[in-house]
Amino acid sequence: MKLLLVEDEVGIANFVKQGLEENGFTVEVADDGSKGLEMALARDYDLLLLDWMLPGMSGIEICSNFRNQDKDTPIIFLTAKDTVDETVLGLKSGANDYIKKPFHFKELLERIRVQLRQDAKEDHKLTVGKIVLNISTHQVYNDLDEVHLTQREFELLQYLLQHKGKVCERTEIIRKVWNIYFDYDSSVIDVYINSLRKKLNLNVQNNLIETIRGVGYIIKEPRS
Amino acid sequence: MKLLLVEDEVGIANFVKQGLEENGFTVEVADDGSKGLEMALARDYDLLLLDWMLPGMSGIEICSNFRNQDKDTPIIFLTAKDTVDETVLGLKSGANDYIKKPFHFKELLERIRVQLRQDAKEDHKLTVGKIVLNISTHQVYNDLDEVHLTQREFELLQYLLQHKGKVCERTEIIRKVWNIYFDYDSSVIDVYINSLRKKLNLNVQNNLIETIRGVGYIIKEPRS
DNA sequence: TTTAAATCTTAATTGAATCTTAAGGTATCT
DNA sequence: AGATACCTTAAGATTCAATTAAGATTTAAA
Repeated sequence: MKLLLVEDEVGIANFVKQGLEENGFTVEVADDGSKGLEMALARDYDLLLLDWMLPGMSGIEICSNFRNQDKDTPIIFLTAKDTVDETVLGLKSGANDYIKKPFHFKELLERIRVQLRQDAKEDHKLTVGKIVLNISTHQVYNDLDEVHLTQREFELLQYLLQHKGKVCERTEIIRKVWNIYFDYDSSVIDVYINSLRKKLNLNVQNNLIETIRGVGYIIKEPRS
Repeated sequence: MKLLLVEDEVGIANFVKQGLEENGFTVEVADDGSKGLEMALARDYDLLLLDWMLPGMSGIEICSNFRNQDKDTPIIFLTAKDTVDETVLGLKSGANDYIKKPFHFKELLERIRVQLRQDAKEDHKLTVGKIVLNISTHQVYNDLDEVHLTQREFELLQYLLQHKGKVCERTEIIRKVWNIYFDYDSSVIDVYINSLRKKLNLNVQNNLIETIRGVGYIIKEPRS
């Protein structure tokens, strides 16, 4: 999750940036209004945090300008302007929330999470190398090419990806993917691994799905 | 726009209700927690306003219970519980905003508008490719031709479009479009998908409604 | 209220996609 | 080398979705 913080007071900027990074966010900072707008438009942030009073261009201007470009990235104001009328103005300009300084970091964090909640649900993606498996769209891409997988193939790949870097034993695979809970001797798994490798264009050099003889399979990030 | 206000203090309830009605909203009031949850689940409100401390069931319980039913109606807390931890708890339980008493009516109004803004945008028209579905006029166009759909057909298409780009599982479809919440084995969905495809002139080359065997259907933008 | 039309649902058939089995070939370990 | 485990292929079995038509239900009209 990548956020843009537009804030000119260095102390506050550092405080917020550090706190958010400790909570797993990536934070970029702009200390000037027009630079902030430029960055917001150029890159794909998941959320914008705006101060109101800024050199170059006010937070309000950034916000309405941004919204006029039909962008719907969530925006939260973080400002010392604390009157009701200012709050209303901030929200009217297109912001999703408005937090008054001084604020408590925990509340800021939670309000950010509220805004990101929608996004988070939607895109469930698993990846390895150039392969992307999207659970919600049920699509699989190998680099830029869409790969059509059958249901079983999809579930098998999903299982392997959910355990990326860990060995998946055959008995576990047959349980979790095939729902077979008794002893079972068959080569179904082999057949499906084979067809995955074919469809994903995996060969010996480039074989993300490794065989662990006597145990099962493992999918792991290719070393760069 | 119809709102549900769950609030046991008559004075506040009346004040909020009256103020919102003057601004064009329809407001129903529940003065008891469990009754509030019941109403929220039974009817289709556009937004819920919850007090925290209530007879019968707390606002927090209403909120998390409601969200557990997979409902995504916006929720705003309106409460005297004003510590940071309480705010965080309220937001974590699934609320979209949290307003502390005493509050200014103008700010409440604007924060309600913020929550309804998304709906307003999305609700009007849904499109995919050259197909346009207009919820308010209940019309569907394929390019320039108006297509007559029956109620069920319309709702099914609407559901698919509201989840454009995401897989819609058969069980979800039967729940959300047919309101059937128990196990159900029938081919109604197939029949309706079939008639949609016919009426919208979708064929194999040009099939916006894709079948995901064993799972459901997905409608997605044709690649350019 | 009765009748007709439109809409919704069920059921049965067909056809295709997908899954599994099985058998012969290949690699790997001792 | 021999044994074991895995790979590969293709055919047969199975499941699931598309399609159609007929019966049930709702809605609108007479």
